[in-house]
Amino acid sequence: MKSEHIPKATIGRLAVYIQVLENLIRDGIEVISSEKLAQACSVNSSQIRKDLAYFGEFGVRGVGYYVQELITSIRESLGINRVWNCALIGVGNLGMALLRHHDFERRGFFIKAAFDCDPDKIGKELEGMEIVCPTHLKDQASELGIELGIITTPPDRAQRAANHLVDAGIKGIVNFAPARINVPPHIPVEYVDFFDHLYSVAFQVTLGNS
Amino acid sequence: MKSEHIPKATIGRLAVYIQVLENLIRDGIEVISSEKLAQACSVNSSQIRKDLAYFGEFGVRGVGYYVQELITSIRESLGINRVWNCALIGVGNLGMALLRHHDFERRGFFIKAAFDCDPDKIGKELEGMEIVCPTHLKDQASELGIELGIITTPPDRAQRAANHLVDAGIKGIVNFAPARINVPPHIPVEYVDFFDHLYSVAFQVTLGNS
DNA sequence: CTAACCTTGTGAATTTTATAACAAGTTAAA
DNA sequence: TTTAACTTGTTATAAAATTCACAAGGTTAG
Repeated sequence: MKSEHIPKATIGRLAVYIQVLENLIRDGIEVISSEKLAQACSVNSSQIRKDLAYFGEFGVRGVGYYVQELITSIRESLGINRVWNCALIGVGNLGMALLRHHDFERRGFFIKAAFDCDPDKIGKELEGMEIVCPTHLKDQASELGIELGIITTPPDRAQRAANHLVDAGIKGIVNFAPARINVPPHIPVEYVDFFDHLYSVAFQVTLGNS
Repeated sequence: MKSEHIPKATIGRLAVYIQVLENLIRDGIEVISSEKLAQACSVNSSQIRKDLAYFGEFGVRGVGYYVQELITSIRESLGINRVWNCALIGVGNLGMALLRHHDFERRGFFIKAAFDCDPDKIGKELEGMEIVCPTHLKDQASELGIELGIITTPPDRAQRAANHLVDAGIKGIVNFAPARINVPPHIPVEYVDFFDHLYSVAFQVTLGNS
């Protein structure tokens, strides 16, 4: 198959496949069929084959998929087989937690600069990084090769943060602030709010009780 | 309309609507049409009306929706117009960050107990809570009225944590660990991994560049 | 009271996504 | 070498979600 439009749901599932495949590696499993992988991911095996078909042919008929190879192929397909430098705006509770969360590096996302407009925070050091005023974003972005922006401001500051990022020529944004933002259409934005998942579980539990 | 099966995507959007509506309240806007709300949420207005129709009739024809009323209606529909008591298992980096993240209470989710099997951590106090061995989960869950479990262990401990939660009669699970878990089918599980969103942005940026 | 105008709620049409089914390729054993 | 047993990649089918289009209900101005 290859290329054409790729459903966002497919991207989400590819992330799941990677997760499960990495755990298989840890268990020493080297080859897996789409059927087995499907069970481990709680999806349909056709789904997996179709998701992968968007990007190429990664399996061997009669055999299955070589786990390590497949991980590499999926990572290449997603464009995460390389380093992405990020800037974080909003060093509050959540921003601080993310800066301390060292999984970012492990997954190839390096937070190279932290910004906040609070004068009390500017100049302070955190995780080996100086907190800087967002007016300097543009300079630092090009200097440090920053491509992605992470917004962790309060909701009423999210748009201003987005404007700074766009102005600095950032290519994509992950917005943890509980507010929608407007940016030019060529800049992808993803919204993260893990309370969505709490709501969903609460809803399902409520439904089950009624 | 009312009831029948409700798409998971609808639940996700309802969470978005609440977010946008709450920001409208802050701006003093009291009434809004599905068309205006749709623009603010970047969705189709029919989508909004249909999503809401699953749960009832909340608008006034010729007028629109009363913002505050609509928020209340959606919260009731989702079952989040009340307090949910939670237990957290795995007091590592991420678990600690969540315990410190006071938005949980603001949104009606109270983490009433924290568990970890590391002897070095057991007995220590954190955010006014004593870290306890997971073997005591069952007792504490019933005692404290805990209904939801939050897993923040390393991936290889996630299943064991899930087993403890199921054994304790928990009704739903939010799993932050990067591993799939198996639980009885009547217990809803939601997986949270904000790297999914980073992957998605990275992918879209990569796609745009090619 | 009437007419012109809005906006919701919803059935029908469309588009998208997921599943099933199978031909084609691979391995292993006889 | 042939056959039986697997498993992928892909086409065809089915299901689901989204968008359209409009009747029904409601509001405002004259």
